[in-house]
Amino acid sequence: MSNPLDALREECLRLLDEGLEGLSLELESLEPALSRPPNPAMGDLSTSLCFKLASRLGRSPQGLAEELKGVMDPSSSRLVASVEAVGGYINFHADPGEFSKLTLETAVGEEGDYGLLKAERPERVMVEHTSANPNGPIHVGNARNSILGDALAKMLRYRGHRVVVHFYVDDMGRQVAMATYGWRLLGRPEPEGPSDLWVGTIYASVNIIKEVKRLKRELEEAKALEAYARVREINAELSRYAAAAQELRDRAPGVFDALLEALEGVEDPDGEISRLNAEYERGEAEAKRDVRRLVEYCLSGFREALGEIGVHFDSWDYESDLVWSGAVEEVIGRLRRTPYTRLEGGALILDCEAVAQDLKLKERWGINPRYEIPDLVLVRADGTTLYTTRDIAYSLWKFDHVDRVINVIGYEQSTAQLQLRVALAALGLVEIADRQRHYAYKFVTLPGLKMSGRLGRYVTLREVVERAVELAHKEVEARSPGLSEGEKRRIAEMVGHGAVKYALLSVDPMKTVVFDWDRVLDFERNSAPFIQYSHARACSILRKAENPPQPDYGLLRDGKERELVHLVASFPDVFQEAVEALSPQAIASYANTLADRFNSFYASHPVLKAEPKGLAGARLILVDAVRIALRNSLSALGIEAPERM
RNA sequence: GGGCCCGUAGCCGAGUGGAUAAGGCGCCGGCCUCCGGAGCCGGAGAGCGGGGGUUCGAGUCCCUCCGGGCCCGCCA
Repeated sequence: MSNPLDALREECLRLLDEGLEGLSLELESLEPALSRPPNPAMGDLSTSLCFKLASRLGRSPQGLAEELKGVMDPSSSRLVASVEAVGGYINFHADPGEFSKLTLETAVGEEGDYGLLKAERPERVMVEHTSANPNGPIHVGNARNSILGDALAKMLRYRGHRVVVHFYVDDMGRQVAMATYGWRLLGRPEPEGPSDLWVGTIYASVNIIKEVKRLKRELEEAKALEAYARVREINAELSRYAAAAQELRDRAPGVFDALLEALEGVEDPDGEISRLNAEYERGEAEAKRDVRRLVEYCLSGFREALGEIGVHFDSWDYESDLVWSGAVEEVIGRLRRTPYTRLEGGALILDCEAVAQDLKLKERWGINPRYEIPDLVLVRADGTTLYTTRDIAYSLWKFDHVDRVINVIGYEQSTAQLQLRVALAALGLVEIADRQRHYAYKFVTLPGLKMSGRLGRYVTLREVVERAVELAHKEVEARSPGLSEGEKRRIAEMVGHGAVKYALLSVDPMKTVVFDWDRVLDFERNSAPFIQYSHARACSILRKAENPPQPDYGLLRDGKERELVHLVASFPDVFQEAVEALSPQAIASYANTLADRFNSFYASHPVLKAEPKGLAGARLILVDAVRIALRNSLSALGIEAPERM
């Protein structure tokens, strides 16, 4: 696999080197970086190195640039046609014929591999993503996690790494026990409808019923005390719960009311839930059977909803297995033997700040020295473990299998993720901690109300995908009535899934997203359908080219053509940098720009009917190369590119 | 109280210190005898939350203030 822009870059650098030598100038530590000038007419590559050199030598940038230009000999280069000195910059213009030929023939020759440059040293990488609690459906909030994680995994895989994708099943938390408890009260029924949504309904119902009970007790107390402000507060909260309860009733008639009835006579539901949770942690048979069964219902719903959009996992790792296997206990033992733990009221505490100080972790990881890393409770006074403690054992297990770990986890868990790395460092595994990355993203919120698992209120991934595919289907129906129903269906899925994925991938993960139906269902510019449409148009032209004439690359002299060539040539750079920076967004943005420029070219430049024939031939290959760059960039994000739509 | 993140036109948003700050939505005006109008062309609209600083050069780096969010649980 090769990088045409790199070939051009090398020739420019060679010319620069020779030029500097010609002027007997030393670069010393300066790296002559080449970048793209802001305006394509200014050339293909440029360098601002004269500014740095000038201030060092006490001379003017433009004077230096001109002098350098004077001693460079572009005629000695095949790819570089000319050099200019403009305002202190040195601009290199590629030879249109040679550079187009190199770029387009590389792209067309490498086809599905084009641009997807392989890493020099492939690594074994684990991407842990989604890991949603198994007590409710995948909604647009955790879907951001899934879609980011999946894109990262695919990008890394295309980069040549050996990637495994894992889902951490958080089955030891109280919420799962709560859902299981409700399921038992219902008489252990089989799921109806999407099973993760169904589990979510049970969980939210139990939660609401419990909360309402508690609030009603508080209401009586407040009334007795004549605390009217408090009474109003409680009433407001009760009406919120009533609204949520009604939503649940509408969604799954029967479930809420059956649970309401079943919980009527229960004295202490929280006690029962805690007991179930404790039994499960101890691995008692009945608790194990029931919790695992319920969790499995939920996970099968996850598998189905995510599988629908092409997101798959290599492994589902149960938190409980780490506890039962003794791995968690072992880690605690090892931490206990370090000087950093202490007992406090019966609980075992890790002094993260002390670890960080001793091992200089803040300097190492670029953390503000004023920030004091909070203590981490490893074991509760009652002897049970906590989430982060179990996660330490999980991390150790991960590094038995891979060299590098990427955890796609919400930003709000930053402290816990940091403490986790500190704990690894405390165990003497600083290098491992270095290679564990918290890939943080911010939450997706709903415009009016907040999504809430506890209230069973969310926009599920299923409904979003369903509506997007439905809308895409209508569009395909209208535009390509001649296709078979199967083809239409298949295309509608590519388009609908692409739209949903792109909407979440094209925004910086660290920005909060307010979920917006219009945005996801907008198939116009700046969307996957827009990019896919350009791809389909390119395919359409290529389909119609019967016997392509011999290309004359030298005829690709127009600005739009040259920009397209440059964009195609940039794809390997874009891909490589996006993977290094773990930035799917960079690829999304590239694909959109390429599609945009291609459409503009398409509107004003005939391809099949271009004259002379050599131009038609060259444009056809340009179209093919654009098609390849569009498809490969979408592939890297996990989005498919239909040939018709 | 401490720490982290975000703040770019009416709205959504891109922008690894470099040359005139992308796009999109919405708005105004054009384009279907011509390779797919999910499209194209043109127009109005911001100097990047405020203020300092570093630099030849700052939306990008530093300080400070303001607004919004998050974290500092023997929750996950």
